[in-house]
Amino acid sequence: MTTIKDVALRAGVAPSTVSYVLSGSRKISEETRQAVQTAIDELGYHPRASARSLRSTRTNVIALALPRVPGGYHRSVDGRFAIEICDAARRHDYDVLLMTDQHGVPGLRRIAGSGLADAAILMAVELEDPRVEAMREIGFPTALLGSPSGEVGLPWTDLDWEAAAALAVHEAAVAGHRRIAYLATTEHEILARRGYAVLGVAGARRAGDETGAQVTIHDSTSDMVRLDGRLRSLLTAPDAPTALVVQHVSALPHILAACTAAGRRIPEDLWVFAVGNLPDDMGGRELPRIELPISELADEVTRLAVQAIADHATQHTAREPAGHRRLSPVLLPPRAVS
Amino acid sequence: MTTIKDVALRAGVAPSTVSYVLSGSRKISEETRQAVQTAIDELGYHPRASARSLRSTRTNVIALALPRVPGGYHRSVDGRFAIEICDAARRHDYDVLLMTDQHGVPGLRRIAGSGLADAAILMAVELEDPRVEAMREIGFPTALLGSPSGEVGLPWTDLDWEAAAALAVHEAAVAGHRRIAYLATTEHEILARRGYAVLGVAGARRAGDETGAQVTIHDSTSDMVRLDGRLRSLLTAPDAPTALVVQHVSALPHILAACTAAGRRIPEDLWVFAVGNLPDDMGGRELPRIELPISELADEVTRLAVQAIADHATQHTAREPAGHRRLSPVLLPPRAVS
DNA sequence: TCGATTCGACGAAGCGATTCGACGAATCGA
DNA sequence: TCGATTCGTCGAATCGCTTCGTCGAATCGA
Repeated sequence: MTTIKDVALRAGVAPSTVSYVLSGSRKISEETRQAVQTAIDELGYHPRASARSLRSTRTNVIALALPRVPGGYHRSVDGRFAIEICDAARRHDYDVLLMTDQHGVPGLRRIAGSGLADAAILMAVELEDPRVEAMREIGFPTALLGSPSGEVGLPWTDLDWEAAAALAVHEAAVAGHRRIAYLATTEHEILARRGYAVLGVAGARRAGDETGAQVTIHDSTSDMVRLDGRLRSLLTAPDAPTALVVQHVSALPHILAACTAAGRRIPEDLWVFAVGNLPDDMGGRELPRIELPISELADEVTRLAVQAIADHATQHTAREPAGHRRLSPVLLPPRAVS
Repeated sequence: MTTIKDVALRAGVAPSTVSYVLSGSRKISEETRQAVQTAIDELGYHPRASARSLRSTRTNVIALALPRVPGGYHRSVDGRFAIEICDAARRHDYDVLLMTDQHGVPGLRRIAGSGLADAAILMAVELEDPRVEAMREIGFPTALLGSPSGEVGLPWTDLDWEAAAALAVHEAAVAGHRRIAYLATTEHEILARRGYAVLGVAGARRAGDETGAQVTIHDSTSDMVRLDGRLRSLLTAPDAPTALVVQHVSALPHILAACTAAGRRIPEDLWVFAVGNLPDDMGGRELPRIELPISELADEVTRLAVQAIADHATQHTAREPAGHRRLSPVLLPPRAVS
């Protein structure tokens, strides 16, 4: 196990000099810098993370709270987010500590208390999310992925779902449709007050008013038999819609099949637009849509977390209370893809 | 920031006594144990992880190397594994540090060198995987998820894919079928020598010999148009199979649709069996299948990692070279579900 | 040429835990 | 009653690094 002393010995300098070479926080002559660097490379030296963070009270680790959906059901998008956040964090020289919601607030408290991480990122934040208030109370730097309701005092980012749904409906109107059906997310998600679910419906409603088109809003369901039923009655009604905007994207293969079964060719007879990412097995079929900007969101939430760490650090140094950096949410604008 | 000194002060004991209460490594009178515990609870004390691991050279962290599939494509099962491993690790009192393959072997070397983790778990290990030899050379405790080829000197676990494919074919034979088609994973995966892909084909072939049935093996493809073509020619051939065993499960919705389009009712006209987990959007439809035992595998690979840490620790204490604990792979047996 | 300034490197203190040896007090056997 | 154990607790050293104050040597201005 090579230590900073070994490096210093081999380079013929003091340990502190090695440290300064590593951190760059003091001026070092090019000559000794070279000597130290050579010793480091030859020994394959890596500073011990525990010693470093014991002394500096920074771990360069961000904790990521992954949602653990009850019932073993799992949204594949969460894994993508985790990966992208991990890479984004590395770009800021941070590592990522994974934790599932299994352990909830006590788990977060444990991480914060034991100094395992410098900040937390909470994924899949809901409108009313108990974790948010908990983190603010703990006073641990935290960034949120998802839309909380109201002024929460923590930085957050999300796709602007209200604008996304509205944009989707507007696209339908622009394409010339006057009878538009908006198939929202599942009832379950709407009842659970997930931000994307509630905001999506609101956006669709607003766009309905704005366009003057006849926009009907329908909750979806994860029960495919009932979903089929709803689609059938929707499509066989006398004033059936000519455009369908689908926010419940994971059911798209099923929905398209049902529409086809009802005698609609897509997009000739029924124009379909997706609000969200297409599932993996669309079989090469494309749809006009608004994609979830996963890597942008990951970048942004990581940036917010790193920012929160910096703010937290300066808050203790600064004279005035400060801390009133603007915490305006970072809502990413939707972009349509076709 | 409360430290062990604060706790000691409040409980009226020495810091070392507090430490012994926490670790239980020395006898403490019930009376003082109580006093210390009370002080801990009242102060909400958490030992500082960095100080602890600086002294003890154990971090209680396991690094998890998540595969980052090129092209942004993403297997949702990986996220499930990450979650399950995270929970399993917590049960052993370990946290999980996430790293993507983005940073590959150098990334692993960094984690090992800087003492950020006590062990690594490598996910999605392939038959010939450069990471395996690297980890053995580094001498870092490591457990593998996936089947490497040959004797690798590192503990690993996986579903017994060869047995799984064979079992699937046997099930078809038992159900009375004499013409069985085995739709393997994609050509791409087979060429990349992924364990599950190669072993699956081998198992199907073996079962073909054993049952005496006519088993034809077909590579799949992620190009759904070409896949449709292959299925059509398969089903319209004069001696079309009456049973279809599918290992390329993510394409199942598409495959079923193609079979239906070819005039087959399932399972009356065509008996279909899946080797692997059904995708999310099967629309409530069930199939007989062999499920990937995700949580069992997660438990097992975590156990192996914890074991590897223990072995590594005793190796330095033990007199004789030892270290020759049996590293027999833990192959989980397939189980059919219907 | 000499005191003042700058530059670059050094030494030592300390972060917060663990752990080993030591040490009174209580208990024991003869 | 007295030396030998046992029991429960304490004190001090230590892990590897960062950081602040210090201190020669080199540079500079007059």
